[in-house]
Amino acid sequence: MKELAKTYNPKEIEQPIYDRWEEKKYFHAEVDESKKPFTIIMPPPNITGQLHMGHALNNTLQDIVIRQKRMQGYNALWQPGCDHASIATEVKIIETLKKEGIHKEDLGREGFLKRAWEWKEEYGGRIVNQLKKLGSSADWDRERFTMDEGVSNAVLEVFVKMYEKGWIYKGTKIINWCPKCQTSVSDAEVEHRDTAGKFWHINYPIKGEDDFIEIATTRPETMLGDTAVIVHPEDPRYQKYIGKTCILPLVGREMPIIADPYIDLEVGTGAMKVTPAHDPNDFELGKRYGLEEICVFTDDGYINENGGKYQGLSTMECRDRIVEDLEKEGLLVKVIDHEHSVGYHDRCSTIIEPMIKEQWFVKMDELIKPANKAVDEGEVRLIPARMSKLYHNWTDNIRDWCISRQLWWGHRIPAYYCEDCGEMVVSKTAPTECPKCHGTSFHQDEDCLDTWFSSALWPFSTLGWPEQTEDLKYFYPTNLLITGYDIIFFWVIRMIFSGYEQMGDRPFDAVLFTGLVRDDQGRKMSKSLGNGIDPLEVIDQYGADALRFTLATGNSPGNDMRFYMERVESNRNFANKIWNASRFILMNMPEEGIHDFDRALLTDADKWILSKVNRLSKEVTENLDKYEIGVAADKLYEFIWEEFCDWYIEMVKPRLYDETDEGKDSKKAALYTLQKVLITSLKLLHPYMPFVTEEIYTTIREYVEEENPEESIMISKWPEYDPELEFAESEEEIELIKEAVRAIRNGRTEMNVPLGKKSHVFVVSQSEKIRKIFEKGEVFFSVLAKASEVHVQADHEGIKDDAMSVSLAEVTCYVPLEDLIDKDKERERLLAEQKRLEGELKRVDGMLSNPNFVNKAPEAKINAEKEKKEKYSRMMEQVTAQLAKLG
RNA sequence: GGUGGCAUGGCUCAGUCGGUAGAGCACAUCGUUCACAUCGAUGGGGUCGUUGGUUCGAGUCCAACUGUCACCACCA
Repeated sequence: MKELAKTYNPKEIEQPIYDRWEEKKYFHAEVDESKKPFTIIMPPPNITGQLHMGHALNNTLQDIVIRQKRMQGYNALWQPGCDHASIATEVKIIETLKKEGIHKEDLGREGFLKRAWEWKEEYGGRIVNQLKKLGSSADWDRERFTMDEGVSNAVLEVFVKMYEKGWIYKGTKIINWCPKCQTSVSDAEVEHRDTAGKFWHINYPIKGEDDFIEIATTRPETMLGDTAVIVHPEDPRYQKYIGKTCILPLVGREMPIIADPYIDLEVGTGAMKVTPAHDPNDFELGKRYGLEEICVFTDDGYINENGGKYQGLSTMECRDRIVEDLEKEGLLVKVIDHEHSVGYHDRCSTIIEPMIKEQWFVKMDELIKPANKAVDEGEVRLIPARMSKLYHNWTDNIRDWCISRQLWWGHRIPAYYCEDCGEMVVSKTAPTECPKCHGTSFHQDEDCLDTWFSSALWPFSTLGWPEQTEDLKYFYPTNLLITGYDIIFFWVIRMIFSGYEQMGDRPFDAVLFTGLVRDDQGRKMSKSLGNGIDPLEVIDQYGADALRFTLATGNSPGNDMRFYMERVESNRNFANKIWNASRFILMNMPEEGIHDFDRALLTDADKWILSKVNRLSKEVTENLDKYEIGVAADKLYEFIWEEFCDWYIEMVKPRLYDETDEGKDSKKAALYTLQKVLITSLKLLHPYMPFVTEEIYTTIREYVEEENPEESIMISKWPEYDPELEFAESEEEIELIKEAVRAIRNGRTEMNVPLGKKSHVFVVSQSEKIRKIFEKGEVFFSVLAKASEVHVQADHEGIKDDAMSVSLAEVTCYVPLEDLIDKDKERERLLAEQKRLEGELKRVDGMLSNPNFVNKAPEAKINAEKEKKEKYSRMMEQVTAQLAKLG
């Protein structure tokens, strides 16, 4: 006889099971036209990454969906891979080099890249192994990397295509510059934070007059690059200055005073200095009025040669010096505290400096149109639906995407410049001859592409695009993407427009958004706070199944969740519960197992639980089809623990221990039902708790009734609703018995009857049908309700007046407690029940006597209320009668 | 400044089509020979943020307000 270990120990079972799955290639998907594909594209974790709770959450959800689909018979592909994470990795490698005293320039581009690849080989696989610990059934044979040859080829293809179409262009514009990373970054990478600052009010002298115009600035150091002052055309205060010239203090530059309605009369002094080279708005104004653009900063954040005597100072030092100097000259009017929004680089928290530079851009206005339409028309469904508002928030205000980065680790821009004439050629491979001067030597553009440029192509580049592969034809468009709402701008939108542009079709049917995993105090888990919980430690302590179940429940899509260890623990207990229930079933299983069972032998209790698990299969399937992962999990938990373990297994025990001949069939039916319900539950639960369900399944499979059960639960058939297993009548009957049992237990506890004390139970009903139900259910009724003997009867023969009584609609149970009865207490209890029923009746009567309700409510609802009225009235009668008997 | 989420028992959260509010944890009482104390039985605890509206009927739909957390934004 096969056995399960006495205690559930996730640590012992998980690794061997995972190894076996991998060995058997269960995760692998191949094109198979006889099956329908179901594809999930994994958000590629950064190679620099360590598994954190966010990964654990979205990979758990992906695995749940893909496992279920696989069991349902889909050709399920979960396409994994890693992202080169251009800037994140480059920063990390620079740090490592720094410890060795090496600067990136010392190595040169080639040397640096060699180091980067070495680093990737060493650490790149780490997160994949961590994902495996979680139980992820991704097709690792298909693992891709964003800098693989294939994916890189897709990147070049897109770049060249889009360039030729005119949608990628090189231009000189004001961009976000990180002085620390020394690269441009996109709008999406700038994090705006409210920062305490000051307003410096400065007098700019009017040329040739003994007068000043007062401007206010939050950044005095930028005045070195000022080239104009602007006022509102209708501002009465400044009418006299319009068209005149003022002198830039400390510098002496003459600047026009221009009128433009852009100015807000309320802000600052109503007069604004214009610094076209260092402010996006000023840049626009500068273009409009043809102002000179004077860049005063170096790339690493110091004042350059245009800053005159301030050259070489850092921006902050410069600010202090300028304020000091202005004060000396009597031009500083006042300083006011002022909170304003400052842009920081999301990677390194350095203040972003707007700079004018030549960069590569993606033109967005046309590209975004099909992507917008797709979401509006539901061709790409966002879950929850409100995310489409967030989506449009971005797409409606989109600006061209700056895609060039002054980095080395990434896809180098395929633009080549002729050494002789400077002509630029954009091409997948280095040109051999200049189309203009026929020169033959070229140098490639130094810049790399934004890391998200390659991520945007992920849904098709991983499937072989631009080659028209079988994989691509079969698996694209993919079915689902599961990711955090925090990267909707970085990634989701860009995948959608890239899908339409390159493939002419959506990249996926739906996007399921997860929220953030926070700590138990609701704080974001972060390295700096040190409040992060390592998923691997949780797995080590409680098992991957417990962690997965915790992450799959207790929240709804798109909402943040708090992570509590207590929840993991209770879910570990849930796994333990299933383990022990299975152990119990296995202990009672005959050596030869259960085969060729005749369903005619089933009792009502068996039919009840079979009917319930059958409907559970239906509901769980429906919920999962709608990606209602948490709802389905709650139903499974409730069913397995309450209905199956606490009720059915307890009900069935007397039958299992019955060794008499007449009990044989009943025992067999019980065993059949136990294994059937267990197997069905295990299968339904498998996507959530793959390890424990597999361990139990493989142990028990040879005893099950099913013919040729699969060798692993993960490739077994998903339970389907079976109309033949719908037993409405049995369900009603058992639910009635449960209700009676609960009422008796409740009464006994309230009367302080010790649990060990058994007692006679009289079940009285006028209805023959109901008496039959209780007669049939006598065996387990006696166990559950602690009855020494059960008497089912139509009259009150043998029942003393002072017996404890509990009334349901058509049945009353009497428990004679003899010396244990406390008459006053029983009276009190009955009076309380009477009061409760009074309330119920009042409510029902209120509804039924309201003509509006009776006329307008649906008939089914009215009937339900009428039935309730009937039921409560009967209960009331019986409680009242019993009170009279008590005296 | 704009937009959005959230507000439900002590805590954390569910709540699908509008039809008398659910779970887990915590708490209280009782219980351990026979799957499980990582357990079982029973119980207490909620005017569903406020105010209006729609409706026979609102936690659920609408509006406003309050609190809170996000996101977006070029106001010097």
